[in-house]
Amino acid sequence: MNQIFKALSHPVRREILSLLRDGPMTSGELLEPFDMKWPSLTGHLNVLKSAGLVHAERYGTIIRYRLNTGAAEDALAAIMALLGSNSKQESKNDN
Amino acid sequence: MNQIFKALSHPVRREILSLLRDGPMTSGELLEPFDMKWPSLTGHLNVLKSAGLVHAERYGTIIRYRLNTGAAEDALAAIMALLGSNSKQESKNDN
DNA sequence: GCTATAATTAGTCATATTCCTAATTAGTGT
DNA sequence: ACACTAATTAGGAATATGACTAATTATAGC
Repeated sequence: MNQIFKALSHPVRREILSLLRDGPMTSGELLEPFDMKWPSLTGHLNVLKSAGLVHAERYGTIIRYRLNTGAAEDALAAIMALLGSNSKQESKNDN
Repeated sequence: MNQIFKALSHPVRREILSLLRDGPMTSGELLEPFDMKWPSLTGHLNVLKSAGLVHAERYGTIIRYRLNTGAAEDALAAIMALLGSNSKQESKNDN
């Protein structure tokens, strides 16, 4: 869970996930919108992969990255737990 | 948003938020469950405060920390946006 | 085997995070 | 003013992060 939030804490990585929302993309395609060199992107992709947020598949010479929504759902659940897990929390008991 | 996810990326800080879910606590009370010195806790509390996840109020010599659910809801919305949120991303009731 | 393309790993450096100890601030009471 | 308690800020060291250049791997085609 730690890794998931850490992965989400960098704007480039959130942008990558946002791009992948519209479908899988190769490393090269993902590189274009960003102003960084390829190894930096690879680093971010590795962080996302370690966190389970993306999944990589090789097709010949290219590698395609796909969003893994399951891990993101875990983060969602964690935040919802912090919020009281429902839309309202009235847990202001005596203290 | 960056700061919120960064704040959530440390287990101690998520635990602090979890503790505050049951009601506001002082810095001293928050210190007890953790195996760290006071300045470290203060550091974590400052990170949470900067992210807007907690709010501090001084009552005499003590300072009471309160969970601010609004910021957490922002993080929730951000993750839901990444997920594509099934069909919509503005609902807080529907789940 | 050689070359070209796609992408990664290795290594380095600057900056950020996270912990600690020591010193300081803020408020209450004498 | 002085002491006591609650909590913070200051400063420093170890580790993690994020960027780069250069070298390497992986695959396809000739």
